[in-house]
Amino acid sequence: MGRGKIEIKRIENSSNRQVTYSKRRNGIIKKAKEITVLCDAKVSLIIYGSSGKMHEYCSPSTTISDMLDGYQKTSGRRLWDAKHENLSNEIDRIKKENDSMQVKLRHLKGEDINSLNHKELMVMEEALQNGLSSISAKQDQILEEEHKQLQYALHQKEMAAMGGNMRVIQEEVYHQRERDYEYQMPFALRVQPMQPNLHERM
Amino acid sequence: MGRGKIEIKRIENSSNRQVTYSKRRNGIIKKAKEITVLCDAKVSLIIYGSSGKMHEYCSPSTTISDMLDGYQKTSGRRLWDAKHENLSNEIDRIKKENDSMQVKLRHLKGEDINSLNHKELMVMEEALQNGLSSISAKQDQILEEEHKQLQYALHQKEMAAMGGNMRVIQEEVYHQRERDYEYQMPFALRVQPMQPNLHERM
DNA sequence: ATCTATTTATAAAC
DNA sequence: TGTTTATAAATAGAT
Repeated sequence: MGRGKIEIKRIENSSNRQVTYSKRRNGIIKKAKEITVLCDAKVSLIIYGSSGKMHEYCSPSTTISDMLDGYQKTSGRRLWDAKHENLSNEIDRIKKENDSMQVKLRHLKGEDINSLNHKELMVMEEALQNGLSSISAKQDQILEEEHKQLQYALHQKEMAAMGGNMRVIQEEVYHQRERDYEYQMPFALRVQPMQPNLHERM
Repeated sequence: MGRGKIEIKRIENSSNRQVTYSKRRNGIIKKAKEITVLCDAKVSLIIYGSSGKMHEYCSPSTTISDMLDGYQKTSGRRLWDAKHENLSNEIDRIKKENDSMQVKLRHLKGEDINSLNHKELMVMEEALQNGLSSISAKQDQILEEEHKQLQYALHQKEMAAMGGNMRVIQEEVYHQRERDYEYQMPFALRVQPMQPNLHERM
């Protein structure tokens, strides 16, 4: 339909092809709109030109998702189940990993250990011993640090008390020292510089 | 385009509507085929008539799935993610659970404990102590059972040795007893009835 | 993009 | 449904 008849075969001239594509694309979309209105039809239309640009039309009464749901039901074909299955498999895999970790954790807490044999118990015992000694060592280290810092603070306070008699100077020095001291303190201790139950542990 | 011009609005006469639908549907599909060939385009077309019957066209070089993948990428819209989002969310949730368990496990093994504060360390220490005592208790229990069973077996053997002198009878009695004995044994011990390093632990 | 000669699609009738 | 046919619509090629 035009000045001359054309054969339905690829238009080799790239510029002509682009022009024809544009005109016909509009034509199809117009037709899709018309049939939607005239005949109560539902149309889902996606067009990609060779440039990679996409155009679409979808009847107003519906969505592409709905159309595709219907498509799957009617055709029996599966559009996205492959992806769906992958996700499901990953969930299964992770859940298993999860379960086995949960069992391990329970075992380490001494729960549900009836099913374990002697060798497994020994392995766990060793692991627990190692963990315990690491943690004890860490705690000792923390306590020692705290202790040193408290001693230092006490020392500073004593020095300040023994120093000048002018209250203002005294305070200034004290606060200056306190700032120096805080600067070296680990962050955790600065938030709560005084452990309320410290005496219980010393 | 026909004997008379028509307005683009719903055709009220149901039979006319059906006829027009059929003709125009064929028209659109023909156009889709043509643009595919003429312009190297990719077209995905799904049409539902009011009767509920579906027709589709998809360019031979592609599939509806491919078109939809492209559609999602290009449009940014999500077609099946409502369904998949649930799965993805679950994966995320489980992965987080997983990670936190992994961290806990590492902590219980005494690894990566520098980030823990004193209170956390104390909680963990207690958990480890509990676990350790549960496991030690279990091991003691197992050892005690083994011990009793060994004593019993020894006793039986001695009795058998003291009994008749006929080697055949002796053996028979011994094996009979052995079977009785095995019947009471826990499964785990039957697999490896003798712990090679048992003397180290007694 | 816009024009227009021509082809194509299709409305109405059968 | 399928065919016919008069006419509307689409569009190829030119501008």
